[in-house]
Amino acid sequence: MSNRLRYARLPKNEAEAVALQAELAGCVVVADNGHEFETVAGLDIAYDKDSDEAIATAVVMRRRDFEVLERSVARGRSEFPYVPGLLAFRELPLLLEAIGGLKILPDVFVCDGYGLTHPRRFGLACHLGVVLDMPAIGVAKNPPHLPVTEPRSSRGEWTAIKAGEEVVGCALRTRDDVKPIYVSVGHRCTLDTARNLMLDMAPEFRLPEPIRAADRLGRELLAESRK
DNA sequence: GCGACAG
DNA sequence: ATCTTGTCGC
Repeated sequence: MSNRLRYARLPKNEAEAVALQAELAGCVVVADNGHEFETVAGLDIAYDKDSDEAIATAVVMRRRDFEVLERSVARGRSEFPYVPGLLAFRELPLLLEAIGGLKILPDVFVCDGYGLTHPRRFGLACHLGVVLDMPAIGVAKNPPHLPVTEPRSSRGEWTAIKAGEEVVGCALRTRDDVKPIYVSVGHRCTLDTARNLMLDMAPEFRLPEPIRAADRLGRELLAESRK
């Protein structure tokens, strides 16, 4: 795992970051072996308002019953600012650290943010997946600036999001009458697999359980360390 | 034509 | 991401 962590290059400026995305975007694989994802890791980063501390969390969960198998945490600070389109450079280093602390390697990672639903088709989930060469899915809470047709109001309804002729993700309704989530392929899976998995893992709330678990853990630790 | 884009 | 009270609904 440690050699893979070293693979995450840190660009010095935005131009370098964009060039790196363009270079790595060609590595994304949109294919999988069907429904064999049995363990899923949710990833997230929580930031402290004033102290610039950040906490990355990785929660490995069984797909079947959502039982948490392992949790890992990494604390640090993000050097890279938040720039739309370059989120990965801000969050990836700390996420990789948290993942490096896992003993159980999950079958797939779920990221907070875009995969192929990205201006250059290389969002956080793609970056993570390609760097680790592992399946990854992107789940965003906000839509991209692309024409998105609102899915019908009942759970399970979805609409494809296209950039030109290319399908780069979907809007997926996980709860009746609640705004959809935006699912896209990160690496080594298909959009159908990603969409079905995320719907299955969000039986009760808008966001899939792995994301909720990672989110909650980060918040708890942040509140705890702030006392 | 330009800018808007996750967290 | 983060700042926050009440409020509506099951």
